[in-house]
Amino acid sequence: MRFKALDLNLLVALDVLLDEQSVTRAAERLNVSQPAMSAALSRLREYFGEPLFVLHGKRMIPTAAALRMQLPLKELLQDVDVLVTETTHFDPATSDRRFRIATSDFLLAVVFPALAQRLHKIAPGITMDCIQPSELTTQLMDQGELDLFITPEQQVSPDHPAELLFEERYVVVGWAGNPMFSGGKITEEDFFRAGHVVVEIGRQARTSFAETHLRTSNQERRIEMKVSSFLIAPEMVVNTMKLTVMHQRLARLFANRLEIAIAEVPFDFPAMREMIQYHQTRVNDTGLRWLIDEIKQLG
Amino acid sequence: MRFKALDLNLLVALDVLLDEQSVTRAAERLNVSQPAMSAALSRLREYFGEPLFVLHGKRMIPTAAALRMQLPLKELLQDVDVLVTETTHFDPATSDRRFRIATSDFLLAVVFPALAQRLHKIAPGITMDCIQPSELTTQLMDQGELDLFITPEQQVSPDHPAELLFEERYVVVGWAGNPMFSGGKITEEDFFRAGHVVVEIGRQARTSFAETHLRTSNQERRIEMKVSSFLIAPEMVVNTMKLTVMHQRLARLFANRLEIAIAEVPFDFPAMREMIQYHQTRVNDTGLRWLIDEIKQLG
DNA sequence: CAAATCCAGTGCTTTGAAACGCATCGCTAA
DNA sequence: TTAGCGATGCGTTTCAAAGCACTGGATTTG
Repeated sequence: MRFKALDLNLLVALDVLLDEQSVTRAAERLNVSQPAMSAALSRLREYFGEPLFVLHGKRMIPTAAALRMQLPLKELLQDVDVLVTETTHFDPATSDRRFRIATSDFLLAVVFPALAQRLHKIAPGITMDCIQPSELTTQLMDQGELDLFITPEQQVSPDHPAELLFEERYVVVGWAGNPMFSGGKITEEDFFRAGHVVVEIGRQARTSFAETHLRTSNQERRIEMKVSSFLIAPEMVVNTMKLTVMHQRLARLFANRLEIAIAEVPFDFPAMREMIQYHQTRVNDTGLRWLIDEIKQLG
Repeated sequence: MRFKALDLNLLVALDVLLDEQSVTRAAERLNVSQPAMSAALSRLREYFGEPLFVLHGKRMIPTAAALRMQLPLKELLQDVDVLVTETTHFDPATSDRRFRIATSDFLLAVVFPALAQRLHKIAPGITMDCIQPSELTTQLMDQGELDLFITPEQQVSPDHPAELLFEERYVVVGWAGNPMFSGGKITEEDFFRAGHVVVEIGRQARTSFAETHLRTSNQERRIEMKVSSFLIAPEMVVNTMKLTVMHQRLARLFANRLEIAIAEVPFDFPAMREMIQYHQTRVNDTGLRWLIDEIKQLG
């Protein structure tokens, strides 16, 4: 029952070895002991009649033959993944699948609590790994290391399918005691006179959708504070005269907890289109489809 | 050390099951007992949460999900094959590889005995499966079921690399007692007056290179006999006035055994270009390269 | 209609590959 | 020198998978 006398499972060992270039770390990643991993490597060596890795100082240097396999092997395992997850019958109630999702803390705050609650009921076995989007996200997506990428339309990768999750309007948020908000709305003049709190994520100064848009407008604002999370910004305006522009849903969420006032943006401001994106090869992944639809229902 | 909790070796079982649509036959093909195969199937079922095959009378009917996997799975295993044989270090002295070769009995007779002899010395573990070329050969090649296809230039598949093995001239062969050959050569007039033995292989009347060429010439011959093997034709001319056009090397081989005379074709006749062809994905297969070079040396 | 066949699935036992823990050795780099 | 890492040895353990014998359903045959 072997394929050409090769235990195909050894290929996953080889893949991880090529990634880690270390027997010990590969062993850790696969949850086996170091000797077990070493044995797997020696089986691979025997099969291929090739050292595959040579010890050089503390590093395991892959041989040319091993390196040649790296990419095709990754693709191969990716293909297996696709083949297998596509046909695996997905039953939310019993599945113990782990989804890896890249999403902003804005979404984490406004839709994921409800999602978690719902999944707890209808899919208790399912777990989610949420990571912050960064410059590497698209790369992760390409490698199939990511199941879902939820992001404003501007950031979607052109190589993968994307669907509209929802449209989100922006509002101006300030302290409830700020006289600017006395009429229930604020003026454009007030807006640009006030100090602002803006959100910038990551070292690369990935500005949020709202920021990007505001900067392209010709008016100048005084940015008094930059924070790295959408969830912090509203905290910063309380008891000050500062303003911040944020997602309407998030503002409403905080309205219950903080002494904040909400007003419409006093000039034309586009809505943000939040997209949900998945790997191109996962079109037929029923489990993923299910999750997307769940998220959409809550979006 | 598993890939997503799946024993990858089960995929080969699934592949064979899809091919055979029978647990028993699949078991035979993989040299395991029928219950072992049945157990493998049930493991697959459990993993996919899918029946995969349903028993209907005596047949195992694959479900839609199983059918969807058939092709991708085949391709996948083909990829594994390529990946693995490319990097497997090939040592003729110890290799026990089996090569599958499609070639005419002409070549079998003139180069393979010497090849077999040589391999016996330098590569005792290697075995060769030689099959007759037919309409299905190209298909076999496409599916990667064939390592080498040796054939006249006219029959090579455009989809795969082909290299020139040798050029082969044709000669006229007749009985040694045939007066036509008295001068060491025969005349064009004699040639067309005589009765001929021609070779046609397969039911589809796949004519040999020489036949195809002769037919396009405007002169008529009297075909007194058709045989299905290049090796039989010379036998048929002995003690008769019949002629046959055949490969020079083969004629020389038979000259030692039969009472035959050899003469040049008494008119312009092109040489045949014998090509050796292998699957496009096997360009880097060192073992195959080695065998090709061995054959070329003897060609 | 009964008998014979065929074939997938099941229960039980056996086995063997591989993992583990632990120790050790040899090597290299800091 | 010390620390880190890979390979190796050894006895133990484990558990998946194989084999064998059998069941039961369905089809074909006499």
